[in-house]
Amino acid sequence: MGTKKRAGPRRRRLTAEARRELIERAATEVFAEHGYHRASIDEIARRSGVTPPVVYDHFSSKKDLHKRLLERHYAELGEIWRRYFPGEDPPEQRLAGAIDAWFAYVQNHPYAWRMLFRETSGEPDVQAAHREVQVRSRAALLPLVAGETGSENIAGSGDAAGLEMAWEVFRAVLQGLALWWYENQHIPRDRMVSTAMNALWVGFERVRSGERWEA
Amino acid sequence: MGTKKRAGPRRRRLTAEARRELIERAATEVFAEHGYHRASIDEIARRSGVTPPVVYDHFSSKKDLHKRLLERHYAELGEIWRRYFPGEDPPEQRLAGAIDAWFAYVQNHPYAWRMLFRETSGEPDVQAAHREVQVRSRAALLPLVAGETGSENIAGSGDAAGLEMAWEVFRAVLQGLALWWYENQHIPRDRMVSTAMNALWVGFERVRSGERWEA
DNA sequence: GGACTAACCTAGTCTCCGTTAGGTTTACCG
DNA sequence: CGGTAAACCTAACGGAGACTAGGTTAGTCC
Repeated sequence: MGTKKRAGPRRRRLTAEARRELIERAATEVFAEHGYHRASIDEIARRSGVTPPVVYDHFSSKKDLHKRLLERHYAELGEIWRRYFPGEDPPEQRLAGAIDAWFAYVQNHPYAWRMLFRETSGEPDVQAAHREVQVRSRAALLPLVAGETGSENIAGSGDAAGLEMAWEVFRAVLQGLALWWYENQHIPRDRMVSTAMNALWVGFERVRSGERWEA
Repeated sequence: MGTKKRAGPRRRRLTAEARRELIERAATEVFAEHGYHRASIDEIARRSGVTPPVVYDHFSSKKDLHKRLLERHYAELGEIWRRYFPGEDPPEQRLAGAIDAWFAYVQNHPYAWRMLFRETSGEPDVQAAHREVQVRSRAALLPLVAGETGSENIAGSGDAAGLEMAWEVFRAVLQGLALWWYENQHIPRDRMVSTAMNALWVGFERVRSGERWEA
């Protein structure tokens, strides 16, 4: 009853690129907040200022959208390490610097990293994409941080499995602390960095110098 | 066309208790494999040898079923620590013993622990249940392992936040290694224990003795 | 200022899945 | 044996949400 077509919402018409960026931002939020399954195209569209079909003008499916975001944000995180870890300073300082930059990213991109870490979706395709991108990051970053940090020794001699396990410890600690920090945002960043360094560097250094735990 | 009612599948009729146990086992598997959302009542029922409505004779909803399993399996894991950690031996040995028992559980219950660790479902109720039960475990176990292991020092002096962070490192490392181990089952358990001990004990001990990382 | 492209919309379809209503059969107990 | 409780079934509902068909309007370019 009343006005037939459109109550005149005066939609702003954007370029495809600009709208696409809005959709990606909104989708990152929604995926981070609700996880893959509960993230609805409807909500993503609403937060982008459009209706659902518009999303499909830019992405062929929900999975496709998700996958693109995964790759985008993993690349950003990888970039952090590539930019802040290499250098001439002693490894201890470079590691601390990289970890600080990493926590800074976590602080400034409250959605991007949560979308990557908070979920292991049951959707086979999504899980596969997740894994693939994780393996790629590991392959790219492992040679960067191993060797110099002594992380190759934590899990036995430097065989492939040992390296992967050391990487896993690294990853788990940083990811775990980041998730905890999100729930405890009053903690200053430098304390997070100290904690990570105490767990990862001080301990590893001792192991690195040859000490092992023996049954 | 043909036989009207039932091609005679000869269903075995069980007691409510026995059927309930079958359903819980099957549900644990399915939740572990697919995560909460993709776990369908249909599949759970099929693996329990019944049809979907029977599940509702035992559990009021999918959420209810999931919640019961969460509590059951968290209790089992907590029991491990309560049984294997306390004692008269030096803390180093007791910690190693408990970690070994923990990995043994992981090895022998390939579904239960994955159901707990592999997921952070978007479903608000489920997430809330997850969190509640995690907080309860932490409250129960933290006083058990803190203090003796020196874990209170990794994250600064023994304030509440520091304790929680140390706990988080513990949890993250054990959980991360368990998930990695699941994908690399050829690694013997004692090597997993050594790795965990090298990461958690050797390093912590040094921090415990007063050493800290300083910017 | 007319025409054309493409950004955007309305209105639906279709499938999956949790859940329920209500009947049927098995086991057990007297 | 019968009667009864409860274990189990068939059949269907209802809602949610991914995705699509096809039209409408806003910018843009001669």
